Amino acid sequence: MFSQINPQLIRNLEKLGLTENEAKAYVGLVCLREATAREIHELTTVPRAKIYEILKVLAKKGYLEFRQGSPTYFRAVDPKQVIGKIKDEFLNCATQTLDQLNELSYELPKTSPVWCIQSEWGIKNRIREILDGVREELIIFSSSPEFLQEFEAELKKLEKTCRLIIIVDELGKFRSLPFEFRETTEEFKDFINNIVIDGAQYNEELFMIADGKESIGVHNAGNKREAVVIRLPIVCYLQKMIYDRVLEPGFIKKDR
Amino acid sequence: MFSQINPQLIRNLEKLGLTENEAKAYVGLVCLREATAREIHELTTVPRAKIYEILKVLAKKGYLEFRQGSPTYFRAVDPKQVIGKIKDEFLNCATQTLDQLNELSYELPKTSPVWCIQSEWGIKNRIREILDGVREELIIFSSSPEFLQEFEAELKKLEKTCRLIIIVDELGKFRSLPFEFRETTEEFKDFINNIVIDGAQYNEELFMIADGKESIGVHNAGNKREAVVIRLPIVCYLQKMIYDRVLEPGFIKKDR
DNA sequence: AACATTTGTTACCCCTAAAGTAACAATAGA
DNA sequence: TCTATTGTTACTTTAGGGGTAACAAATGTT
Repeated sequence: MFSQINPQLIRNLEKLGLTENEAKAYVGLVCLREATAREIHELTTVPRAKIYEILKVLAKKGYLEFRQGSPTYFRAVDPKQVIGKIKDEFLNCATQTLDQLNELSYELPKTSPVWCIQSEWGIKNRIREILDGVREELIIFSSSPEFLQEFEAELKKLEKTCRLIIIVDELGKFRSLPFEFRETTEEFKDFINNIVIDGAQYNEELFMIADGKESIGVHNAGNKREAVVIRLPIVCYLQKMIYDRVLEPGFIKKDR
Repeated sequence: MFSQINPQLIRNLEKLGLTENEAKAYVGLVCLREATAREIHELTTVPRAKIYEILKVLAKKGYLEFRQGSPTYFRAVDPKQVIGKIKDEFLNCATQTLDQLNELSYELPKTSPVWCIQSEWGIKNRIREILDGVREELIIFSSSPEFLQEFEAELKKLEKTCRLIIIVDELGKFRSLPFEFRETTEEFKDFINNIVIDGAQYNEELFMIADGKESIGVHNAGNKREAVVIRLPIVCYLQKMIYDRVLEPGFIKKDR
């Protein structure tokens, strides 16, 4: 019977700060509306010897009410109230933490010119940051439509305020996207698809140069995705030169 | 040097889901802007042998970026981004959890007529719920202005739509509150201030009867606060009778 | 009144995550 | 070549949470 209960729900409650048993007991009590410790124990597989202490803790936290007696009866406080309280407390904690962190770092100068990013979220975050900063020109090379799709809205905006050059390896893959694409030379396509470092295939999925002074490259190596940000104008300039070559012999295909 | 750093900040970050060492490392890195593993270790007291693994985890989570080499350099991602991400993930989890809980309990009928509440938050929550439900008459006895202050706004609203009777033990204590008070008889005052059960002093701080059918009493016993909610109309009726007596001989003092 | 059942409590063990420690390999600089 | 630093590995310790067994207190039954 309890086996039907979503174990995901238990895990969610754990993420919200309850222990596994607390979560089970609270969920059980929400199901039963009103119950004795034993009934909760039977429904939830929380050991009977543990259930009393756990219910006490939940009552202290305000997640349930009780009616003393033998047996004592319990009822759950409305989930809306409970989750609302947890949410409020967490948000307070988060804003306070942010304030404290900001006191430590008035601004974060991005001192060094080269950085690697490993998390998916971090990569997208940084791409967005770069897109926000573009003033005149943005050159993009891409071999996977995924990223362009993700940032379609931002790119559409940029299209109006600056030069936007998007180079792809195969026009076909990008047909569904509403941009003007240029295609690389065959030579470059072969090159980019066959980079092997230390026996592992390197897959350059995205490469952007913003205003000729900041670049980000996202590649896939051995199942792991990683991004490299470079802020050295010289390096970016060289990279830009190479990418300009890619387009030789000055040949432009439009896809629509 | 690091001793100046707010340990509260570390605890906050722990509440947001980091381990102690992760929190220390991230805070250290925010302070240093850009640093090697050793520098972070020296600033934060995180063992040097542990710092590498921890920084790896933080990078995976997207909270920092790195520049490989010997030594490898690290920099913190802007706290605004990091806290923002944590917050978003938490809120998603919270709303999902609430949905799942609501599926279990379409509505929570408050079946039983008597419940105890132990948490401060739970008590206030329930008082608010009762205040929301009052239609015609609300009788309040209070010996501590704290609660009336807390719910001043709600009570002011109720004053317009229903009969509101507030009885207090000493008019003086409540002088600053903008309500019309009635005072109890001396006899009742003595009685209420000297309730002893099992050797412990019982202190009735607040008592409310809503529409003669639901009551909540908040009392303090041995440093712990507790509330009892009763929904039996008969019991409430009896309680109301007693409280009516309290006002005998029909004598009403107005405080302004 | 004697017995059995249920309620509530206590004391223990186990496991795991995370913190701390010590010693070693790999690398870089002198 | 030698030394200092970087980075890694294996181990110990600790604390919190989970599980089990056994007992006292209360309740119910014959």
